[in-house]
Amino acid sequence: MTAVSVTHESPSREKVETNILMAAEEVFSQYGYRGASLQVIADRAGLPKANILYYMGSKQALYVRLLNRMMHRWNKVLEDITPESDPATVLSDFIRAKMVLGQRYPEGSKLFAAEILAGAPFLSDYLAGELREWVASRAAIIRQWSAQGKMDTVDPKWLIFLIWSATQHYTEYSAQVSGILGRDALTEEDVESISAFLEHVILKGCGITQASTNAHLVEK
Amino acid sequence: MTAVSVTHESPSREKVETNILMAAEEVFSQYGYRGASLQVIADRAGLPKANILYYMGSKQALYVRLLNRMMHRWNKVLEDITPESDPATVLSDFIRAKMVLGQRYPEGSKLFAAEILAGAPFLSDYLAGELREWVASRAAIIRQWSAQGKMDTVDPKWLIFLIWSATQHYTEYSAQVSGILGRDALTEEDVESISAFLEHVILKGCGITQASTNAHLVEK
DNA sequence: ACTTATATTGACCGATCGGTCAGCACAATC
DNA sequence: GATTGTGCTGACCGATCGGTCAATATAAGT
Repeated sequence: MTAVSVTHESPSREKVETNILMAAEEVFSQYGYRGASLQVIADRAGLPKANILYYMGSKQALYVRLLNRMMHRWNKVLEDITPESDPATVLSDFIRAKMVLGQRYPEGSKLFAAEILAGAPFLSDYLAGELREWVASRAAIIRQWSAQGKMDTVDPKWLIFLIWSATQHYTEYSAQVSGILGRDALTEEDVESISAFLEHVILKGCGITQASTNAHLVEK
Repeated sequence: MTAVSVTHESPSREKVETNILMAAEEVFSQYGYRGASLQVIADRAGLPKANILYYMGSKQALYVRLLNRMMHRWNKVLEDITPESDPATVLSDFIRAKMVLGQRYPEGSKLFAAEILAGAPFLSDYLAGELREWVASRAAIIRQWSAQGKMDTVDPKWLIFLIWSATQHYTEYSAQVSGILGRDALTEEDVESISAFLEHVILKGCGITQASTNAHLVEK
């Protein structure tokens, strides 16, 4: 029974798997679930196609595994944001966390975007469940801030969507952004400049006096 | 020679073509270029597959035709925005025009998004050419406004991208938005509420005193 | 009525799709 | 050294891919 013997996961297996996952994330993020082919993934991973199936079981299993991995990264960022403090720090943290997330995992973010574009066939439960609750709880906090006069009265959902979209844009539309900027990729200075801009506009636009406390995130 | 005889486009042909284009736009927008199949398009159009090829020539020709159609719609909206007036009206018009565009042509917008996600293989020239110029010319105007003290000094490109992304979000991420809102689609009230919110936050965030002139766009 | 151009489509092509499987390589166990 | 279990992969499967083509139907021109 293999269920009993631990066989403590040969170290090579993990390497092979992450190799496959990396290749698959690139391909799926570009072409979506249906547009991606196992052959292309295999080629990019430098393995025969049958090997992909051997490790991942099926195209769908590989895809949902990638989706889950990305959602965990995403959740980790979300739970790091403590809603205790003032609006300025919370929103500022949220903006910068999402910018970093997109820069750190560009393929994963695009994968997510392609899934949503296709109508979220694999994520509809997550969207209507976990994520919806997260939005609702955050919306309640924002509403409190408005009631306390800490910020303008705005629809919290639109605000959350605004931050989401404005940050997401630079990873999903990287082809458009670099096409227009005439640059291959965003530099670190770009990212910092964009983050500061979004911080400025969104906080000020919501009537939040920007606290100097967000300096704790800026390096120099 | 058919080149000489005009044969003034039989009326049925036009109907068939728009029927195919509609079906194709739906399928391409969901699955992207590679993920879409002519068979699915044909089924949705209620025609045999060979008929699609007869009218459109090839999958690629059909796809680029859809892209061009969407870009023309898009350009029409852009050129309607006259940069003569004050920042408040121009930005407000831009926000609302983009919201309307996304609501009017949701499939076309998603098609565009899928193309960019895939790395813009068919649109790289357009992005680095026409669109880049458009952004540059608008950026120059915004920079003037800043110099004249009409608004805060912000990077105009980030501002344009912000408006772009914030509006686009509600069409491309409609699956996510409706999943979170628990509604099938946005109502007219939603769209008006979102537009007003974006107007409020972005104008205020850029230090623009919101002119009452934007009332000309609000019906009641 | 006869010709001619166009519209329509079933049948088919080679290529590729996701997935299966038998068989080989290789190390560990007995 | 024979046995066993796992890693690995070439060969193959039916289905579907984009695209071609011959045949037929329909309409237009003469």
